[in-house]
Amino acid sequence: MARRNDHSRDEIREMALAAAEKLVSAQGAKGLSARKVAAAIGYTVGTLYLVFDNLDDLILQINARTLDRLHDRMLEELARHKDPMERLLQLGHTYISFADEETHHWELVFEHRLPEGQQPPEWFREKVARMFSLVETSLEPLATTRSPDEIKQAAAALWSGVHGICILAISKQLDVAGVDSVQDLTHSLMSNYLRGFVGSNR
Amino acid sequence: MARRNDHSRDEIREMALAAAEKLVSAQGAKGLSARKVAAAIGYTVGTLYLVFDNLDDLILQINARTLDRLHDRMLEELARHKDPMERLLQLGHTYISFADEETHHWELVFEHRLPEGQQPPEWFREKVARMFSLVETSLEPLATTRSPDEIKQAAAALWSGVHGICILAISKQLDVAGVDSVQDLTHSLMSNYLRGFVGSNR
DNA sequence: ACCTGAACACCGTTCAAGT
DNA sequence: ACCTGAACACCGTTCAAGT
Repeated sequence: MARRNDHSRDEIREMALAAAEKLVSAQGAKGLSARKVAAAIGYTVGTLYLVFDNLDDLILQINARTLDRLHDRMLEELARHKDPMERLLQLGHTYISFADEETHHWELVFEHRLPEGQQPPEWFREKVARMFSLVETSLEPLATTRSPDEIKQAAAALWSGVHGICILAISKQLDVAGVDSVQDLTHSLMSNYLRGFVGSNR
Repeated sequence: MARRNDHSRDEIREMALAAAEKLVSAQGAKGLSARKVAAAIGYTVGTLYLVFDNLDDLILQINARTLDRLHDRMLEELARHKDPMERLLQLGHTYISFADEETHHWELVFEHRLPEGQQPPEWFREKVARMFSLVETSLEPLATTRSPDEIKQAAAALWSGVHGICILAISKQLDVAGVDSVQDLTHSLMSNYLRGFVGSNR
């Protein structure tokens, strides 16, 4: 058998990504395999390799779409609030909520590892950087006395913190630590850090 | 072939764990497989299943040993300092250094996922809880006006933050965010948070 | 030109059968 | 009693050959 031409390259690509996302959201990273994706779209495994370099490439494409959804949510949230402090806090809550709602997708973004020594492509790194920028610009009006470099550092610290809460919450390790509300914890982390950061000059 | 009796059950167990740890530290989680471990110790794959429930069980045992090493390092660090603030800050740096030195082992602890719906056994959760306790008790003398519950929450927030920095640093996502020193970032996170937490009453 | 089918080199896990 | 060897049901990736 061979030659079908039912779908264009782009259509196959889109079908494959949709099928893969369905597998991931239902069963997580372990539930994803090239063979299952191929079966789900009615093509042979070989066909996937005409459209993606390999499974890592496919995963990178899924992750790009996840990061886009997350970024959209954060932008919407920023549009909803005017008070600078409120904006920043809501950004944190949006991040946590997203991780909670799309747990498997969120995990795939941050826990997928490329083969030893390989770096994600530039366009992917850009999507991560964009998220940090959002935090930075939201932080600026709250710390007008600080240098751009200090703000960059603070945004990174703040976002690492929120990210860490997400990770530990998802892997259920915060229950162990006796935390009952993840959103309260996030609020505590952000507001205390900000009080420390804004309130003094060293 | 069959029956060799060269090694006791416990010896096989120890040999397997050592071989597995060697694989992980050299190549990360992806480099680990039951077949490779068996080959490395000169037994058949089947033999591994006489000593471990399955690969997840083997990984849990490796992770337990990693958590023990980390805990030891943290205890040593606490013994080296008297000033409460210094103790807490050094705890953070120790955590980061450990993750930096034993990256693959550290990743295996926090990124290995049990099959959907399965929880780590109680003895494992205990080892994680023990780490949070260390932070809690180090935090206490710095915030004498706070309730035990507030201190618990603060320890969780603080440790989530340090943990988040570790994760992002290991996955190289902090370079993207324009951070040059991970230890500086950790210091900034902890000291600003503590200033906020200690300095005020709400 | 487009896709398949089969191959290759791997997996985790089980268990009847050999010594 | 202890361990093997072979089987089963999966993997990712490649590529000659069919239409």
